[in-house]
Amino acid sequence: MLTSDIPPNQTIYVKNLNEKVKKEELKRSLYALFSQYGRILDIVALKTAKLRGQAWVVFSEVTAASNAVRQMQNFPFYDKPMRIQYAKGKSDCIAKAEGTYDKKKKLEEKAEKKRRVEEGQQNAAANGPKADSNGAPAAASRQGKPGAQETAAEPNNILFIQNLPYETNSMMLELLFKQYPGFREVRMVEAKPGIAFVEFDDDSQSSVAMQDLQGFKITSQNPMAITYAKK
DNA sequence: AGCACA
Repeated sequence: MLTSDIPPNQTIYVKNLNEKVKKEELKRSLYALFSQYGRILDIVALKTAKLRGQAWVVFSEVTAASNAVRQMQNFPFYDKPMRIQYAKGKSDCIAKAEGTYDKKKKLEEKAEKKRRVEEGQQNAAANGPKADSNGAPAAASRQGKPGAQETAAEPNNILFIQNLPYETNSMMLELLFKQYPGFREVRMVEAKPGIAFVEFDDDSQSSVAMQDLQGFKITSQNPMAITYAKK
């Protein structure tokens, strides 16, 4: 199924998340990142073998979810571009709020699922052991640190831009951002390529620019990731 | 890659 075939849902399914990030921190960061699109009712993240690297963010409105899917697509988060889709099903917290949550049905579904897994294991056993993958060591990977700056939840007249191509200079950014009312200035940190701060007169003006330029590519490799700067 | 509700 094409991911675009999944019908809109007020819950988004986020994958390709950095699995080294602790669950609580992950939830906090997701909250900070996505609350710019609307009210978040719940975030579900589990670190089980099957579910690590994924999360569900439940919005109070479908439109908020839609904007998040579009605008945060491939956002570099803990060094990995997030992949965002609509969730396939309804979140429990929504069903509960609607009064359509059925605990008995839920348990049945769980039992059913478990049964199928066991069935699969039976078949696997019957077909004899599979060729064994021989213990290759896990690839070394760098420590999962948050970006140069934590993503900020609250609106700010200053925007924090990440994932810029190395060769970006402040003049290029100025050209892009000065088309929005309230533009003040671009600041880049020489020692830290790939990031920039862009200041506007006020929060609402910075928000407009952020919405519009979110994911904008200066080169095909680099969708820019814009958040409010930390206060 | 992987769609849950600890």
